[in-house]
Amino acid sequence: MQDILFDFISKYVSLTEDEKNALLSLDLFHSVKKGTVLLKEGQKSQEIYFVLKGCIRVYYIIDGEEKTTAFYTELDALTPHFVINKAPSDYFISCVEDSILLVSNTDMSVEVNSKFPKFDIMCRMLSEELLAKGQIDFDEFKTSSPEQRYLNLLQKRPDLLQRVPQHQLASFLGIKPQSLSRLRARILKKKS
Amino acid sequence: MQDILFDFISKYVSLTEDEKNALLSLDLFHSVKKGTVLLKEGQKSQEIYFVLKGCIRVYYIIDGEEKTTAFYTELDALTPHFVINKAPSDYFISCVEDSILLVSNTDMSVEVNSKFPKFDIMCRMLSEELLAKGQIDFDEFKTSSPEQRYLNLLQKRPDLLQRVPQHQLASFLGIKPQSLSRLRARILKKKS
DNA sequence: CATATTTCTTAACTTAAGTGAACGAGTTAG
DNA sequence: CTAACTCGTTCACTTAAGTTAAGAAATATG
Repeated sequence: MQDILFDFISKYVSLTEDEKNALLSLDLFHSVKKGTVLLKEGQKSQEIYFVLKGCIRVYYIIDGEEKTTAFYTELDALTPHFVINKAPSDYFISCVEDSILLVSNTDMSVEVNSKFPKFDIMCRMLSEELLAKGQIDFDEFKTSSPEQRYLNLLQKRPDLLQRVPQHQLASFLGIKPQSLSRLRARILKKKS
Repeated sequence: MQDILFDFISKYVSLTEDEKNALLSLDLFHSVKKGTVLLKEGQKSQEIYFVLKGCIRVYYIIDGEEKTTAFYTELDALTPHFVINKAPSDYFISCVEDSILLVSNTDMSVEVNSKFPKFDIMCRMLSEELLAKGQIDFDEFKTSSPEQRYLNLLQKRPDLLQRVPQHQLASFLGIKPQSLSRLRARILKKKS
């Protein structure tokens, strides 16, 4: 599990053994059971999550309805907005599957970053990369229909369709569960 | 115009006179006429834009149709993906109004950043902030209807409705120009 | 100044998503 | 084991967006 982390980091910066040990000494790895709520609306979370194994999701509760907006799976990093904008969370984070997460917090980050400037560099590279990816995803979402978005998801993250309940996928695609059901039936019909 | 830039920067880091002069010596300010295309699909742009005055927009051409996905106005920064992912652009950038832009490129950034680590820190803060904002915008987009998105835009960026043609706003809202027109008429009716 | 061209609106019609309800399959809890 | 609940699907109906076309108004161009 540590190797997965170090392999990921090595894409951005190369660490010495000392640095690796410093990281490991922080006790960052956590097992989390399916269904666990990691963050609730209104909380001021300082925690940063990195998914080593499993899946977590971000969702809002609007008019009593869950609206899922993001799934984070293997090697995805999730930084709640509080870490950046200091406002209490307006969404929830929960665990879709039994997962192994790397959980860090602002204090730790500050400490590590000041000791090892490399982490700082990596963080910058990461957030720039995520910013670009986020914009591309948003653009694709805006410029395509629900059906195209579904087919696109089928291409890019086929695993999600297996591991996540459909009603959560629906709001992720910006539609209602019934519409996703119908849309899928429509596509099957077309193929035949 | 310089003050606008320095005021913006001062929100992140404080610059010495030396640093300010170094920045100014780079000749970053450019006047750009309305309609100018700053970046075309397929190009590998190294340029980073910061809007001091005016408005620029990002759009794709899909099946011969323009699809606008973003507008950048005063104090917004636009970093094309090439700077991050090294792939040729799949979108266009053009000037909506006569504008004054700060135009930088990767070489300049590298040079400035190595001389003044402060800029590096600012870039990191900026990209983290933009990442969070981008996620919030995407979440709002996913969880709301075209009508809600229009009303939301009316609240958050009322200026855009004045300065940008409606058919560009339409795709920005994820719909067709005719639908935006109809939607506006519907809202007017409701109010009365 | 006259003529294109662009921009916005309207309308009629088609297609797809939202809504409310019902049903069965599978799961969970008492 | 049964009752309650969750999840996905289907259906009928409503609402809104896509499509095609036409025309008016504003803007740009020779």
